[in-house]
Amino acid sequence: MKKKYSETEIKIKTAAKSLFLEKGYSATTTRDISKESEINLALLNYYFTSKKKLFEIIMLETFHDFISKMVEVYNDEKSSLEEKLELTSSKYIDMIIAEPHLPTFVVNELKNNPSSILKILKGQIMESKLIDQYNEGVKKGIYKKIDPIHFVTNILSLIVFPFISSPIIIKMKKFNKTEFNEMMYERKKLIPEWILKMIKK
Amino acid sequence: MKKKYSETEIKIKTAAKSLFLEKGYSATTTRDISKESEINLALLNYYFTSKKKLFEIIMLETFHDFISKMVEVYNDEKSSLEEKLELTSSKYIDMIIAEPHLPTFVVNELKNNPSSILKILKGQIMESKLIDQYNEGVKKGIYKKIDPIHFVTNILSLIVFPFISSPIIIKMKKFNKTEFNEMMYERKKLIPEWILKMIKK
DNA sequence: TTTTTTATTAAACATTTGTTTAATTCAATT
DNA sequence: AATTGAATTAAACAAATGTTTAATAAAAAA
Repeated sequence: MKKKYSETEIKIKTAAKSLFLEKGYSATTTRDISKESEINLALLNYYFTSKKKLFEIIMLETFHDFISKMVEVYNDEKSSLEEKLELTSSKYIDMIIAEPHLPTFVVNELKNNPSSILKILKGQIMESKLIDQYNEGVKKGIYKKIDPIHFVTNILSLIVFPFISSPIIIKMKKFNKTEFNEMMYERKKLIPEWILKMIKK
Repeated sequence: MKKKYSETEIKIKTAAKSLFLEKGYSATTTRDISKESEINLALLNYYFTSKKKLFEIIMLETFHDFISKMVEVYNDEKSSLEEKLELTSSKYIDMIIAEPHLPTFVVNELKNNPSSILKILKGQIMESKLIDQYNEGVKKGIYKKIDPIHFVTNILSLIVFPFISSPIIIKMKKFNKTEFNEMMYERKKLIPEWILKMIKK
């Protein structure tokens, strides 16, 4: 299933991903990509047929990485609910600090292209081990009985949204980027604690 | 300061706002706007000089609406912290349900144009009555001592992010749009409760 | 009414953009 | 060494796009 790409194809893909993430699909031109990757303009169409096709490949790969990281943790058999929260929080914050444009990119393409992207999402999240563990806690009477969709939504919200609104936060607190990242590192610990408080009776 | 717009100018602005919100700046063409507003193409430049200028006007107005609604509640002298949470939650959820493209639009333009937008944001949030009330609670020993930036970030996150990720939620839960909105109505009550649990000792 | 200013229009203009063509270089195979 | 196929290039093409022009219609002022 996985295709192996030639050196030139990788150069194109790398440059294109960087530009698409930063500026979005429409604002990125094929000439931008050819310049950034230092390949001839015609090679883009030679290897990837069209800008749209190239974009689709990159979008699917990126979204897949984004989701699978979550699914992996959520379905781990060994770890407790608490540990899953800590791992998710820590892994995602690191991931986004390494690639700060990721959230807005995903968000945008979700809006423009939901059907093609969302094929990747099956029942992997709402039928995960994490949800089982949550429902167990409800049965035991230690967690409040609320639709678990709120639970998973809250986790993602508290992790991802601060990145999306980082320009506002930076302005309000007169932060620089390093200080903002430190704030996010702080949240690695805080978010799991908060989530537990929210669900506990 | 406030300019009064002619009928044609309003037609242009209305159509342009709708399109910019839905498709973003780059993906919206001046011909799209002229068609949607049923005005001649040249009138766009006649009244607004350029697509960029028109966009800037709309962006500033939109962002101002978005922020001022929050600032207003946060600085109310009469209401308690709890009441402020309830009002914010309720007002924002209604606002975004009425204009679902608002969050992604703001988020995108924040990324592309932070300086010009953020002039609107002075100290109005971090020096608000809400923050005073929060700090009082800390002094009294009923709230945990954490940088209040986490507090305001969490409020916005829990309210806004679910809208941004609505395609994922809709897919995961096999929701239709009405059911999604019902979920958000549910959150009007839940979010203030959650936030209080998060800050309480 | 006549004149002047403003609003509106169709057409044109200059760039930009995605894509293709046809020629050339490079590498592998015979 | 000769041949074949793939990779790369510069140039061209057609369509789209933001903006301007020049002419006309409508409204306001004289």
